[in-house]
Amino acid sequence: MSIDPLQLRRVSVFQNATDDDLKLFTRNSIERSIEENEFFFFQGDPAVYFYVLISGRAKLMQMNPTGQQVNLRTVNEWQMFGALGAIRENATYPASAQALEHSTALAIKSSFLHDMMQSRPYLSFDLMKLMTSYIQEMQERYRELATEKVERRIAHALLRLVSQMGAKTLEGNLELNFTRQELAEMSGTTQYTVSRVLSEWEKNGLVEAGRERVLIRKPHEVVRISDGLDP
Amino acid sequence: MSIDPLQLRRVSVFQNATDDDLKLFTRNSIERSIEENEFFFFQGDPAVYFYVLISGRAKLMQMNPTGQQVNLRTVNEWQMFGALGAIRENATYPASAQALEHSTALAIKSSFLHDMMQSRPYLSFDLMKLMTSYIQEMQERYRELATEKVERRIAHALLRLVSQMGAKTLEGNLELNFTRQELAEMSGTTQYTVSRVLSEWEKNGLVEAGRERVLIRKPHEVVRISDGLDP
DNA sequence: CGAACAATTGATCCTCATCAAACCTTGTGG
DNA sequence: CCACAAGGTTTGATGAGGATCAATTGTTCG
Repeated sequence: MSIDPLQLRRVSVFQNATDDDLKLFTRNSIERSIEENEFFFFQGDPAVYFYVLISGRAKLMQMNPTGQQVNLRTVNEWQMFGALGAIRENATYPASAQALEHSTALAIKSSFLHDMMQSRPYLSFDLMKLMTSYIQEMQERYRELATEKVERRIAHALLRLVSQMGAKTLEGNLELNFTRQELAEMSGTTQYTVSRVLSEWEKNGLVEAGRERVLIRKPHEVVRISDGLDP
Repeated sequence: MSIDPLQLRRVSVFQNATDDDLKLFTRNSIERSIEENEFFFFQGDPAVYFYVLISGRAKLMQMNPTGQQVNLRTVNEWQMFGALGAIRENATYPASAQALEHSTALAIKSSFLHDMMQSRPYLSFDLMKLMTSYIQEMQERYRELATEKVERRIAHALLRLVSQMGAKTLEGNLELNFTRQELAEMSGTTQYTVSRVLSEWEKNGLVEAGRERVLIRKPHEVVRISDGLDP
């Protein structure tokens, strides 16, 4: 049960690849299947492989010495992760990657990507575009954390998730499946505060909240909050 | 009064460039001189040029809608800035660049770098390395802001500055020239808190603080604080 | 049904931001 | 060369915003 190489073109970094290149990548990859809560790799491990998520969902996170953790990014299907290690040789992963549900991914040798990029400008280019968007997102989140209050940050985190996952249900409602804890890690706060804020929003009909579930009823209002227009 | 092209090799992205390529870049550049507190460019401007700082010092910053600002990075001589706009076409600068003192920089058309990268893998590669380090630094600072207390963040900000600027005085002391306000912007706090923390450190002989000046007397102790071993 | 896990809610405490006022330092012009 | 202005710094007083702790209630699933 292996992957159709052409599927790989859904990965943003491979969007301009030739069919032959896609086959090359596939041939140089192995499939890894990971159970919920298990790790693809840990922060500090030598970055021998980078990954393309085929199914499931994962999160990239960093922890500080005391074990507190922050969520850097949620990885969805056909997204790449762990690729920063492919740039410098002998690098280590700057973050850990944990499966949020049973997931499978293609593992490709970092050195292989490295070699391919030498002769294929389009690859470097598309990877740079991806890196640019990471930098910009991190800069934005950093500014947010430094200057904005929790409620706005939580609102923004929800909106970011919606745009990254595009998870729509009927009637234009937007549903997300995360625990309060996970949302807290994404907005730099605690599960308690997230819970309080969501309760408040629910009281005002903005969202519907359940176990590992937030349904956004009035997206426009959430945008208003995230833009700070609502106080 | 123009620049010796070979000097350009001090820029990390140009470290592997051929002499001819350096000349090409120089020939396609113009020199811009900027007074203290003036701007090279503003967040949101079309990113037509990227810059290499020749002399002086600048800071990259973002502001939120209410005018509060965060400092993303301090730019020193022979560092590149504003280069993210060279990746995507028709991009805008994601941050503003302000001169901290009278500064001159080489302005090079983003599109020129873009074109050069098509045929010179080393260029893409070195730029990717630089971008990787930005991503990692931002991730680290984000985690810090999300999980660590001010004192540690300030300590870490000082250490980061030292390592970026390598400003040593006699006797192995380390001197930095920033206002409390600037240090605050770099560590996500206020000038008042920075002042209080520095006063406390001074009382314990860790640093010597003056107007727009911090001299680190016991670097090792500052490291201890930034590692959270001290409380 | 019961165990495990997620969410809620109240009570409390603590870190910092904020505001205000005074104090230093540096450079300038009379 | 002094006086003054401008900008940087310090310090105290106050309070808000959340973190933390603890206890309870919900939800899911074997």
